[in-house]
Amino acid sequence: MGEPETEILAPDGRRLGRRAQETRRRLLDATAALLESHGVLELKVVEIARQVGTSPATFYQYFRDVDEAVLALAEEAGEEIETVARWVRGEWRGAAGLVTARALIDGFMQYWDVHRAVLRTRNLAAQEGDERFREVRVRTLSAITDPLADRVAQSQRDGLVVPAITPYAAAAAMVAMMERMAAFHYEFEARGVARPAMVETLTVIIHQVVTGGATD
Amino acid sequence: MGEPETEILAPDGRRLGRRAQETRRRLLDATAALLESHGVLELKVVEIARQVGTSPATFYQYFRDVDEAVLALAEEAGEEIETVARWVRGEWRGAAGLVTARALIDGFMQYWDVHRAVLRTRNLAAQEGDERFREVRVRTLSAITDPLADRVAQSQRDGLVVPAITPYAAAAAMVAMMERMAAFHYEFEARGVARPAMVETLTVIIHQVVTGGATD
DNA sequence: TGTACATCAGTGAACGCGCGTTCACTGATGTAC
DNA sequence: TGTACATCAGTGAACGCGCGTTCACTGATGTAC
Repeated sequence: MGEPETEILAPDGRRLGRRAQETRRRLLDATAALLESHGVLELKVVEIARQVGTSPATFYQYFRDVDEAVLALAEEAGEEIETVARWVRGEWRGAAGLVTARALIDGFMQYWDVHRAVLRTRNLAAQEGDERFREVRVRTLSAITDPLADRVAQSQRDGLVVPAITPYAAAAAMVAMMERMAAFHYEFEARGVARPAMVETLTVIIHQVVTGGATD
Repeated sequence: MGEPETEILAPDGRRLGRRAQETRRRLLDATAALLESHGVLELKVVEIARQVGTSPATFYQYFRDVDEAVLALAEEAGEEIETVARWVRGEWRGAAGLVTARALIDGFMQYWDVHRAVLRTRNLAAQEGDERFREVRVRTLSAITDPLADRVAQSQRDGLVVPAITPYAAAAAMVAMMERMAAFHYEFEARGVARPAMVETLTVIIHQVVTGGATD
């Protein structure tokens, strides 16, 4: 008895049969692909339809507009963050802490590598004030920020982290750092900072902030 | 004898007289204002012209297209980063280090508050692969990243920072963190993290990463 | 297993709108004498 | 100081294009008996 998935409906409220669901999927995949290759500024309904080899009219059977398709992609990407988030709930004490931090960063960067274009677009829309995108973003990232803040708070109670730090702010800062590094790591690689060096540096920093840096 | 400023020319190479320079300025200001109020996705030549109370034809006397105007704004914002960058070159040793870190973060956030929309748009274009925007971004941020990396390297030589850290990567990480926090701080404030708490937390983190955390 | 019918899914073609862009022109400003 | 002329700056109006969106229709699929 799994959770009953919230069923996906057409904009007019009709249910989708098998074939329709496949078409919807192809439209979403094409949207993601175009976001990668040409960016949001060039994203057009007509283009998405063309990519799938269908008519623009088909698009409107599944989405009210382009935003709605992108939002659906952002939701999907959001669900996958769980595979990254579970590292946060791992062991942070002692030497294992570094291993956990490293896995978290590596996972986060892989996650971004897969969903780069969608996440970037989601973040833009969120920054430009679209409530729906803001909400997915906060909800998704809180899967990491919240438990991470808990760890910081715990370390603080254990006297390992100075009181000047606000746990939630520190967690948000770490996520901010990871997001930005994940988004721009090609830039650094082009400037001669190899990915392993970057991961290692971030590992030490996060470990330090979350646990105070002790490994014994 | 000041530096001879690189003169701004019209797209066709003509020089600009006084009146023309004023018009160009008004067009740029309108572009920035529209970026704030409606975002890149809604930014149109016609709209900019309308805002200034002029005809679209006028716009083309100064810019080849909208991108070129936004790029000019990004350049301008880039020049102003110097007021933030000078903090990085300040005193990091001893108790003064915390003061320096705090000033840096505060300055960085103010800088973003002023140029929010332009910087966001610059970063989007950079991420989507536009070389010109990439270049301004890297050049601008290096005014902070480079000297900051130097400080980290120095601390490392002094044995205050562990060797596992790559100075440039650490500096980039700190800038990444600041950029992201500056971009999204309203979000945190909405979630109950007051700005001073955020600044203080970032201060401690940056100070720790750059100096190893010693204050004596 | 076959057939008739109901529903689902996809589409061709068209409309209108708004935008980017240009050109030939007018008006404003500067300057030489 | 005044005038004539050269250059600079701004614009009205128009064109064409590509996109968003819709509608009436066709074709595909599922199902009842």
